[in-house]
Amino acid sequence: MLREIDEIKPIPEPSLKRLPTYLQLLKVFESEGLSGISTTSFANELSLDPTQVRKDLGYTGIIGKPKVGYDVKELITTIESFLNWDNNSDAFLAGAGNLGSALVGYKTLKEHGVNIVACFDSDENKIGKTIKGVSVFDIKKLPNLAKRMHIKIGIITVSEENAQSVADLMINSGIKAIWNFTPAAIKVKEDVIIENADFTPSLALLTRKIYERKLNTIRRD
Amino acid sequence: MLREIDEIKPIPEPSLKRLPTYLQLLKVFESEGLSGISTTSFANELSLDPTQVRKDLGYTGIIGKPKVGYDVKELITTIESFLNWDNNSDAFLAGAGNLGSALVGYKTLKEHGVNIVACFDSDENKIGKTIKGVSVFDIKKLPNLAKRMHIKIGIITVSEENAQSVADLMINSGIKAIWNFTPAAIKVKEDVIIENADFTPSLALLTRKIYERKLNTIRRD
DNA sequence: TTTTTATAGAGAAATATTTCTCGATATAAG
DNA sequence: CTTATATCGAGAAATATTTCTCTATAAAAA
Repeated sequence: MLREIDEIKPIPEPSLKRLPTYLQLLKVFESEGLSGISTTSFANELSLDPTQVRKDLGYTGIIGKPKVGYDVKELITTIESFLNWDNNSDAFLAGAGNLGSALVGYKTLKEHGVNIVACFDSDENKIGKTIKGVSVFDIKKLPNLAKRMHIKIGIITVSEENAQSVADLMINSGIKAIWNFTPAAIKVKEDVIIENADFTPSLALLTRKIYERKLNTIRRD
Repeated sequence: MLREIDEIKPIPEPSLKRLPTYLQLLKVFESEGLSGISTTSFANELSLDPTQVRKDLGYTGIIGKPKVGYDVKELITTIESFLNWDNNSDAFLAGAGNLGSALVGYKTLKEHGVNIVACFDSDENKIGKTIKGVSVFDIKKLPNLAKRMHIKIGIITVSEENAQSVADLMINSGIKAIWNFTPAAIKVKEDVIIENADFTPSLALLTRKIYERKLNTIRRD
């Protein structure tokens, strides 16, 4: 059994990042009543190379049939299970602003295994209130509650300046994985997982693409 | 002059995405009064390879000095100019929910060249109100206003189901670049720039990393 | 039943990205 | 003034990712 794990090729990060897109499309197809899908249709819908889609799906272990493709329902459960989106974990969120509220409100998050059970803030006006049924506590209470509830996932939507200190607080409270929505480069020990969800890299891509488009237009003249 | 443009190597997407992180660190250093920085210190702070940082910075055209490194202020302006973050463009935002409100509130966005001048929604309760001083209009008014104001950038924070139709509405109103915060794979004509800022790929990375960590722990036993 | 066709999946080739190596140079130390 | 050292930047090597090519196969058509 262990040998099998050794033999499995680790999925490349770009492939992993494409899986949610496939999943989204699969759910659309499922709602339209389609039972099968080929990588050709994936590729047409998403402007990707069919071989790339096949390689990506291959990492999840799914097997397709020549001439037919993949079973939509089977593919959905395979991807969800590969991403561990079929297992729920409780999470704490620090920073009860608009972005934090948005995350608490997304049913998608809960459906994908991340269940925000409490929010934390240092703002007196927010402490004691609830966001979509989730209580907002004083950030000082985070360590105690995290330990008592064995919370392993922390979400950071505070300001950039406070990101590192909130992360340290979380890690000292037993949290092992941090989802960071600030542009700050949070430093953590090796045994803590950190994933950055800040959108400034995406903004860089957007503004640079616009700029390059303009340069090309000028060159063509 | 044109030959120069031809000779410039286009920046790889991974490099482009790292630039905002460098910028964030540079601003911290600037606020601490540091005037110079080497790629070695970058690499230490961000756990990256110094050569990688040098290559990344090289694409912006900046020149460093051996033994010294780069001038902090010069590097900041060079990166900002490379990303076109020193030029402002007006943008429309569709979907005045929590995420939309968060974006309107981020001064970072305005500082990085994207100035949200109006919001749009179909919800009667939101239309006519303001978010941080920005008015919320009926989505039906978007085409007219976008044409009159020559808006080229559209931000989509509506629900996944409405993303495509809102995008179509924007494109038909003259908008040339779309920043999509939904998981939907929006289809656009070739001449429209689309950049996806949805965080489900990041969530996939987070949950998969947690899952793999667990697998490794089991294997070590 | 045989032929045609679409598509999976494996492996090879091509391309992109990261990491390594080394010569050049600016500053600091001796 | 000479030597030592840190670091840049260019090019080479290594690695990762994408794309191409081909064979096998399942279903549909003839």
